[in-house]
Amino acid sequence: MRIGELARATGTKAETIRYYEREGILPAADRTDSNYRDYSDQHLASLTFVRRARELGFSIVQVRELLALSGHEDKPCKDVDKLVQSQLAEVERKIVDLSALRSELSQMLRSCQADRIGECHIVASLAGRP
Amino acid sequence: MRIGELARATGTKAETIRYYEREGILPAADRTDSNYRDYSDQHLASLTFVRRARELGFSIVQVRELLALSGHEDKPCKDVDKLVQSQLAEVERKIVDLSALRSELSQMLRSCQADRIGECHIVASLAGRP
DNA sequence: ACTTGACCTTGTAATTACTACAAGGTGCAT
DNA sequence: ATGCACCTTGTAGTAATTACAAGGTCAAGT
Repeated sequence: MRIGELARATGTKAETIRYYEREGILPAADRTDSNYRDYSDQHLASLTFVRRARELGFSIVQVRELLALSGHEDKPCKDVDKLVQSQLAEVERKIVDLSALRSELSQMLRSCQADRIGECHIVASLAGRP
Repeated sequence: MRIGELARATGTKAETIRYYEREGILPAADRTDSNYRDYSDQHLASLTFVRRARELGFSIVQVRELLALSGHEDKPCKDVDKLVQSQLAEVERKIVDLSALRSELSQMLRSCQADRIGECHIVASLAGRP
C-alpha cells in the first residue's frame, strides 16, 4: 500500500510516516517504479503500535525500546528482563491512574444525568487522595 | 513552599512550573518579600494532577479541559456532560490498550524467568485492536 | 563580616516530536 | 491532454518543554 493509504489506516499524517522512517522508527518501505513508498502489513502493524504507544504517553525513546523488545529472540533473556520489568511497572502505574480518573469521570456523569451537581474530585483522582 | 521544593515533590523542572504559570495552567503563586514564588498545597495537588495527566498522554489543551471540569459548579450540567463523556471514552480506550500491553509484557517476563524465549506479540498487543 | 553555594528572578535559545508548506514529478480518469 | 489526487525532497513552523545566561537572595560556615 502507498503512504496515503497507510496514513488513513492509522490516523497518521504522511509527513509523520516519512519522519519515522528518517528516524529509524519504521523500517524503510520498498519503492515502486515511480519511487513511491510501498508498505506491507508488517509496516501497518508497526505503525499502529507506534501510534498507540505514543497516545499512551510513551516517548519515542521508549517506543524504540518496546520495538526492540519485539525482536529480542537473538539476545539472551537476562538483557531484556530488566527493561521489560520497568516498562511493565510503568504500564501498571498508568492503569492505576487511569482507573482512578475513570471512576471520577463516571461519577461526574452519574451526577450530571441525575441533574445534580456533585462534589468534584477530578483533581484529587490523579493528585492522590487527601 | 518554594518552587524547588514543589519541583522535587512532583518530579517537575522549576522551569516547567514557571511555564505552566505563564500559560495559565497553574494559578500564580503568592510571592515572598524577596519575590520568590510561594506555593500552597492546592498548587501541589493541581500540579501533580497536570503531570499525571500529561504522562497519561493528555495534551495541554485536554488538561485545561479537565481542570475546567474540576471547577464546574457554576455551569449547568448539560454543558459539561458531553465533554465528560468524551474524556471518559478516551480514558477507557487507554485502559484497554494498556491492559493488552501489560498482559503481553508480563507474558514476556514469565518466559524470561523460565529462561525460555517465548513468542513475542508485543507489537500485536497494541496493533491488533479491532 | 564575608564568602560559598544553593536557591531564586527574568528572558532567550535549543530540543523533541511532529506538522505545514513549497516546488515539482506521477498516474489515472474524463 | 488535462485536471486532480497523489507522490517526492527539503525547509520552516508549532507545541511543550528544557537549558542557559546574567544576575539577585539568603542561610551557613570560616
